[in-house]
Amino acid sequence: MVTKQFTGSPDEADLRRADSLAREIFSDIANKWALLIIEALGERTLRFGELRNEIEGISHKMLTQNLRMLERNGLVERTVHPVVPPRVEYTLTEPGRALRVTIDGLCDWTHRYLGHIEGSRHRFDA
Amino acid sequence: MVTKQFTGSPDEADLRRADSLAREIFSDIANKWALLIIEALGERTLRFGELRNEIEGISHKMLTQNLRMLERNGLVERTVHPVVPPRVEYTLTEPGRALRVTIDGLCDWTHRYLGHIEGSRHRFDA
DNA sequence: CTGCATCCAGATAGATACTG
DNA sequence: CAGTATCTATCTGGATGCAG
Repeated sequence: MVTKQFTGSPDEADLRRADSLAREIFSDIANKWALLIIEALGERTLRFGELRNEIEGISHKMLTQNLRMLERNGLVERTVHPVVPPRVEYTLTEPGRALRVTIDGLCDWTHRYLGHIEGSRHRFDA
Repeated sequence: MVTKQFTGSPDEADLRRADSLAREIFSDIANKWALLIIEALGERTLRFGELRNEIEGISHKMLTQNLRMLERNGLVERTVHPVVPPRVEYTLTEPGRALRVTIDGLCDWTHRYLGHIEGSRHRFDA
């Protein structure tokens, strides 16, 4: 702590690091596909292909990329069964399930205000 | 209802339309800048420039674009004061404030699992 | 101060082909 | 079936200049 007088205090440095990390995580999960994957998984365990069918419009590549990202952040667990043909299953971890609860809130909000939003759009576009 | 036997029922059609709209709205708000703008506004009324200072790293252009989008969806209200220099204020509408509550949940989640995620990342990257 | 238009570099996502 | 790699078109976002 002898460096405290020259640099910011460790506490401040920690806070800045945490903020930057939080922003990074926020950017990771605040994207359409990640949120839809978490919603689709819910309490279930799904295979890659099942997940692909479940989420309309997602491409093979986007699903792979986002699953890797979610796995890296510890939100989904990936289980490989060593059989042929390969069987890979995905399931939410505890942090993932906790996140899902807040995403449910987002979905509820969307449906509750669907009418408001549609009306507002028409007014704005006029 | 005589057409029911040939096309989907009107109810089903409505559901599909609502789903597609919901997905569209989801794509609109599930992006980093929109969520950060709503968080920054909170219960306050802020000017364009204040908002710009409040949200670290956002560009003039992104702030404008996202504010227009949020205004179009009826989440923020834009008030122009006819003075020079121009004074334009933004504030959350009722739907916007409702959405903010769920975004708060997202922020809470991020901070609660910051440690989990950081650890998981290190393990994954090894 | 706020907003709009333009330009351009980099990111993103889809399509396709190939592997175990 | 699941994953990776490559190519390419499109989109995004930042920088800049100009207008009200």
